[in-house]
Amino acid sequence: MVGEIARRSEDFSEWYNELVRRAELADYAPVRGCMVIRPYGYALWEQIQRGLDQRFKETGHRNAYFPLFIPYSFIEKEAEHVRGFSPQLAVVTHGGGEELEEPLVVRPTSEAIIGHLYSKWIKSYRDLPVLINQWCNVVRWEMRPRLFLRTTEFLWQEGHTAHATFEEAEEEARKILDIYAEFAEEEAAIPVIKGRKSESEKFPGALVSYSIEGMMGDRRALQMGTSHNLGQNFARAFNIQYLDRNNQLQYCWTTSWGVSTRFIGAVIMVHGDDQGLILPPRLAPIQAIIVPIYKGDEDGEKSQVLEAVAKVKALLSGSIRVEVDDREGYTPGWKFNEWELRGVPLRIELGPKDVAQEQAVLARRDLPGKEGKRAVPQAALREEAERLLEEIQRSLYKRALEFREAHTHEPKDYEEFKAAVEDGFALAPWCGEAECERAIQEETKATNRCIPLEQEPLSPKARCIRCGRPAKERAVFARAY
RNA sequence: CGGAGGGUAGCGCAGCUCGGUAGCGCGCAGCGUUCGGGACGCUGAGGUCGCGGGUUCGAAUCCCGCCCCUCCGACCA
Repeated sequence: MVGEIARRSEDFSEWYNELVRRAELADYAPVRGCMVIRPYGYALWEQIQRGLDQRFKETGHRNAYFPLFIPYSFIEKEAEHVRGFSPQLAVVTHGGGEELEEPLVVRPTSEAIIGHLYSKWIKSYRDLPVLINQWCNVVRWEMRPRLFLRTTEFLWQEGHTAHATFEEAEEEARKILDIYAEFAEEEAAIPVIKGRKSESEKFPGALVSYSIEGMMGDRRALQMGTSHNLGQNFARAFNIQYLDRNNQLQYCWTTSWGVSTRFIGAVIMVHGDDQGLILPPRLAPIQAIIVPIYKGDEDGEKSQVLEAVAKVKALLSGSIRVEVDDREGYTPGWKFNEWELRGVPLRIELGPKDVAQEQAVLARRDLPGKEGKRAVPQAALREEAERLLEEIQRSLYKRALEFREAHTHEPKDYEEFKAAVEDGFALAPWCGEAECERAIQEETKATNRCIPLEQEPLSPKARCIRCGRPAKERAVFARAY
C-alpha cells in the first residue's frame, strides 16, 4: 500500500484505475468487464442510494422488483429499443441442461418487462399515475469497460412511471431531472448541467431524453443521470392502455430514469487529487477518522490517549459518521496517508500533547498539509467538526464549479470551437442536424452532450458553429466518457 | 473489431537479445525496538514464469497457435 500513485495531472486514466483499487473501492472480476465492488465502495453506493431513495419516496415513488430475465421477444417490441440495445445484449439460451424454447435476455434496462406488467396492472385513469422505482443490476456487453464508468454489469436504480397525459409524463421526467441535479450538487458537490439530449444521443425509444452532465477532472464530460419522456412509444409497444373519464381507451404516457454506479466514478474524478480520493462529507461513508498517537505505555500514555479517543468518539458519533483507527503496528504518519488515500474528509489526531491540553487536531482532507490543520478544544470539537464538514462540502462544490467555468467556452467560430473542446466544454449554437453532429465528432472527437435547459434565447441571426445554417439553440459539446 | 503496449510471488518490476531450472523492492507472518506526516532490525512464508503445442539433453528465455489485461479509436448509464 506504500508508494506514490500515478499523478492525476500526468496520467489521469492511470491515476483513476490505480486509485479505485488502492482505495479499495473495487477490483476486477475474473470475467471481462465485470467488477467487484468492495465494502468501502459499496458503502459509498449505499450513501448514494440512501439520498436518492429518500428523494424518490418524498415525491411519491415506491420501490418494487422486476425479474432479471426478459423474454427475447419483449425487447423486439419497440423498434428503436431493439435497434439500440441488441448489440450489447447478454442472451441466455440454455437452462436446466436444455436449450430454451425462447432465449432470455439478461435485462439491459427494464422498460420491456415493466411495460408488460403495466399493461396488466393499468386499466383505468384511476390507476394512474404509477410511480415505481427499482434498485437492481443490469447487463450491457460493452466494448471497452472501465471500473465504475462502464462495466458489463452495473448497479443502478431505474424509475418507471405511467401517466394519463403527455404533460404529466413531461413534468415527471423534468422533476426527476431536477432531483438528480439537486442530489449531484448538494450531496456529491458536483455542479451539473441539466439538458436535453439531441436526437442521435437520446435513449432508444424515447420521445425526449434529459441528462445531467458533469465535468470531470480531466475536463471530459460524464453523463451522471438520465430521465426520459418515453411518450406513448412503449405504451403502444406493450399495450399499456387505460379508460379515461369518458370511457375512451387511451395509451399511457410513460417515463424512465436512472442513476448508476457510474456516479461513483464521477465523485472520484471530480474531487480526487494526487493523494487519493476526496469524498464529499455528505456522501462519505466515514466522515471523520480519529488517529490516536502514543509511544509505549510505560507511563500510562497509551491508555490515557485511548481513553480520550473513546471520549471524543462518543462525543461525535451522535452527529457524525466517525471511526477510530487503533490498528497496532502502523505509525500515525502511515495512517494519515492511508486515510487521505481513502478520501475521508476530516481527520482527528489525538496524542499526549492533546490529552494534556484537552484538545484535538483537526485536519481537512481538501486542504493539504499544515494549512488544513488546526487544534481545537475538546469541548468545542463536535460543533467545530460539524462546521468543518459543511465547509468542506461547500468548498468542494465551489472548487468544482470554478474548474468547470474556467474550462467552459463560448467559441465565436469553428476554429475557436476546436480549441474549446480540447480544453473542456464548448457552449455553441448549432443547427440541430444529426449530420452536423457527426461531422463535429469526426473532426474534433467532441460529442453533443446536451442542449442546456437554462440558456439565453438566441438571436434570430445566430448561425450553427460548424455549418453556418440557422441555429435555434446552444448545445454543450465535449469529449465524453 | 482496428492501432499500441503488456502478462514472471498479493502489488510493482528485473531476467529473455546470447537456453542451464528464478531474483529485487514493497506488501504479508513471527519476535524485538519504534510511533506528532508513509519507522527499523532479525527470522520466515509465498512462484505449474497467462494457456496449449513444438524445437532441444535441457525452455521464463527460441518457434507456432490461443487467451487475458491496459491505453488510443468505433459502442455506451
